[in-house]
Order: sequence, then C-alpha cells, then structure tokens
Amino acid sequence: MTRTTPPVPSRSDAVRNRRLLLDAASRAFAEHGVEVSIGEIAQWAGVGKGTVFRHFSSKADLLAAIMLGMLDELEGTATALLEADDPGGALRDFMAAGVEIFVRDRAFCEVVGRPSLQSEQVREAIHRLGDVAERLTSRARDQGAVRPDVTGTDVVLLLSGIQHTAAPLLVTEPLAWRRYLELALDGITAGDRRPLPYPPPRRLPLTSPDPDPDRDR
Amino acid sequence: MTRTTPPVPSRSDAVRNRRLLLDAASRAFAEHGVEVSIGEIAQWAGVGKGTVFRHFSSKADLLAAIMLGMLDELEGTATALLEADDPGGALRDFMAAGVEIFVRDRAFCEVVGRPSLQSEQVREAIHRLGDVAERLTSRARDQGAVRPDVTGTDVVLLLSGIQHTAAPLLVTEPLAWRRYLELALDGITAGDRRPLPYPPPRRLPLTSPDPDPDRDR
DNA sequence: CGTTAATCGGACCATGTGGTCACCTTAGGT
DNA sequence: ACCTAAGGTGACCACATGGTCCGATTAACG
Repeated sequence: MTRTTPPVPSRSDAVRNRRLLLDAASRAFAEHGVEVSIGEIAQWAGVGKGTVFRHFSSKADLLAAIMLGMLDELEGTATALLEADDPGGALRDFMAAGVEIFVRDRAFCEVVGRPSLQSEQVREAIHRLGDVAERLTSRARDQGAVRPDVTGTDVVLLLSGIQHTAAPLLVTEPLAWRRYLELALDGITAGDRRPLPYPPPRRLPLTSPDPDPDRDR
Repeated sequence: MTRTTPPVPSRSDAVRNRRLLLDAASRAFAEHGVEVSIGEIAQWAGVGKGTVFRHFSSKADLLAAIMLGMLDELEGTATALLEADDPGGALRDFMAAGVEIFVRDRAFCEVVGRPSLQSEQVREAIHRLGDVAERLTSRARDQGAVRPDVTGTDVVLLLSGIQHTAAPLLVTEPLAWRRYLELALDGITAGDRRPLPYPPPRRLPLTSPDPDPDRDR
C-alpha cells in the first residue's frame, strides 16, 4: 500500500522547495525521460533526496503530478478550440499543439505510450482529452474538412505517431514534425478514397487496457 | 575497451547453446524490449548466465546480433521488391513488411528510435535499408503513384510512426496498424496538394547523429 | 579409453536505484 | 526571545543488473 502524497504545504520554505522540485523534475523528465533518477532531480533542484519523498510519496507520484499538468493544459487548449470559427483549422491547431508537447517532452511520450506508467488519474486525463478530441474531430467532419471514416481516437493516436516519425530528425531538424503533421493532415482530409480498414475502437482502451508486457518480470 | 565477440564456436554443445540463446533472446527482446535482463534470457534459454557472456561479449552485442538479422531480412525483402512490376504496390508491400516488424518487436522499435542503442554495424544496416527504400520510393514516384515531394527517408521514418500510432491498440486490435498504414499511404499518394514544408534530409542522420540525451548521466 | 582444451555455470563483485529514517534546522506564532 | 512542530537531509537499506572468474564438466580426437 503506497503512502498517499502530502497536500501542498504551508511553510514558506516548503512551498519554495516544492516549486523548485516540480520545475527541476519537469525539465529532467522532458529531457531525459522517465528514467532519470530521483537523486539527479534532487540535485538539479538543489535539495536533498529525502526532500523529494517528503513532497511526493514515490517517483511515480512525482511523474504523475507533472504529466497531469501537461494533459490538463492540452485539454484546455483543445476545449478553447471548440469555440473556433473554422473547425478544420481548429483541428489542425489542436494537433499541432499536441505534437509539440510530445516533441518537447520525452517522458510524456513514454507515459502515453506505455500504460504501465500511467496512474489512474493520468488515464482519466487522457480519456478526457480523447473526448474533447472526438468533439473537435466531429465538427471538422461535419464541415467536410475531414474524411467521414476518421474519428477522434484516430486523431489522438496520430499525435504520438507523428512525433515518432520525426523523432530521429529531432537533433538535426527540430521542426521536421511539421512536415509529418502536414502529411497526416493530407491523409485524413476528405476526398474520394476507399474507406479505411479496421475501424478503430470508439475510445482509447484506457481504463484497464493492458496485460502489460512488463508485469511478468 | 570491450572485448570482441567470439566467432561461431565449433563444439556441438556450444553451437546448440548459441542457437538456444539467440532464440530466447529474440523472443525476450521482441516481447519485453531491450530492458530484459541477461539473467532472464539465460533462464529462458536454459543455460547459465556465464554462458551468455561466453557467446556474446556484452548485452549490447547480443542485441546487435539480433537486430542485424532483422534489418538484413527486411533489406532482402525490399531488394526483392525492386524487381516487382507494380512500383506503387511494391512500396506498399515494403511498408507493410516494415511496420509488421516494428509491431512484432519491441526492442526493434527502441533500437531504431534511440541512436544510443545502435552499434556501428546496426547504423550501417539502417543506412543500407534507407538506400533501398530510396530506390523503391523513387520508382513509385516516377510512376506517379506517390507525390513528388516524398522521399525514401520519409517512407522509412513513417514505418516507425505508423507502428507508434497503433501501439496503444496492440492488445485490443493487433491489426490496427493496417488502418494507419492506409492513412499514411493516402497521405503520400499523388494528388493536387500544397508541397510539404520542411524538406527532409536526403538521408537519415545515422552516421553520428546525436548528442545523445543519455550521455550526460 | 584417456587426455585436453573448449565450454559451462553460478557464486561473486561493483554499481546504481527507489525508498526510509533518525536526527538536525528553521519558520513562524506567541 | 523562545518553543515547537513542520521541514530538510544524507547515511543507509534492499534489491536488481551487467559483467567476471574459476572450478567442474564434457565433447571430440587419437
């Protein structure tokens, strides 16, 4: 049974350290992925290792806090775009925002791509994001900007796919993802094409998705 | 200085164990990714841990041996497809074969996606694969099956992207990748579209590509 | 057979990790 | 100024992993 994470503290030094920790961890996870050690994060933040565990009950907990923040932010962007005049453009903007987060944050890619790293809350956040994406997509579909057999689930899945397509070029061409975003957009644009095979599930299989391939280790 | 890997042995038991080891490692890497421990692989193969290091000087070496095998096989398929009558179909077949390998093998995805895991030989093999893909693509382009601004590099990169798009569905819909392969194909098919932004490098940046984000740990 | 060199295997080592804890420091109310 | 509880910390623990090594085993040849 994992101890639960303490609430946001009140003492000034604690508040400050929590902030430092969150910032350091964000950068560390973004740059090096989920594998960075707690020790390094503590060092980056300029605090002792023990302090990390005073603020977050486990490494997974710290990671979840940060991932939740990013997911919520993206959901906010998506929700705002629901009000846009041009549904096609809104969908494109959402996808651009999404891919950009993936590109910027290595841990984000890893967490989204491996359910065993997702806390319940993270799963719920991804699910909510999927719902908004669905509405965004359906608007674009109704307007005729997107082919009829493409769903919001497709769109969300494509985010990760696009980033991984461009990943090997990250160092030499940090903006190459735009090229592949365009390619994907050309793929989902309406036109006379054979319908896609293998219809995707209505929603991401996120609630209890995986006989995780790591469990038996 | 790493000790170099011994040549294929001659004694019957050694040959057998080497085979057993290669098989076990293939399956282990495919299913669990590069993180499986040598100990587990040895157990799966039914040999002692020491035996692993007698046959392969390091874990990286064992991994490289297996990855090389897969890359060579894919290159063979691609080369054979160069002779096909229908260039467009050949390209599609190549992509299908490629994505299928990615889908089947977790370690393959990881190695291709993280240059720090690639040995010199693996990098060369990937490079050779890129060359064949380039020729495959250029044939399809000349025939008008593929838009003029798509290169072989794009095609290779898309392989990984497609697999990652479908990854979250692997358990529920193991064949979902076909849907996203089709989507990608629709994206690279000729048609009147604005040219893609951010032209890709002529070749994959594989020779010495990355200030690897793990090196400073 | 008997010899011998190749092979096997598991105890062993160095290293790195997440997480704990008992002790010291300090913020902040009085 | 003082008291106290919240907060900070780094030595410490348990555990896992890649890799080494040397005594025991065995294939293969004469």
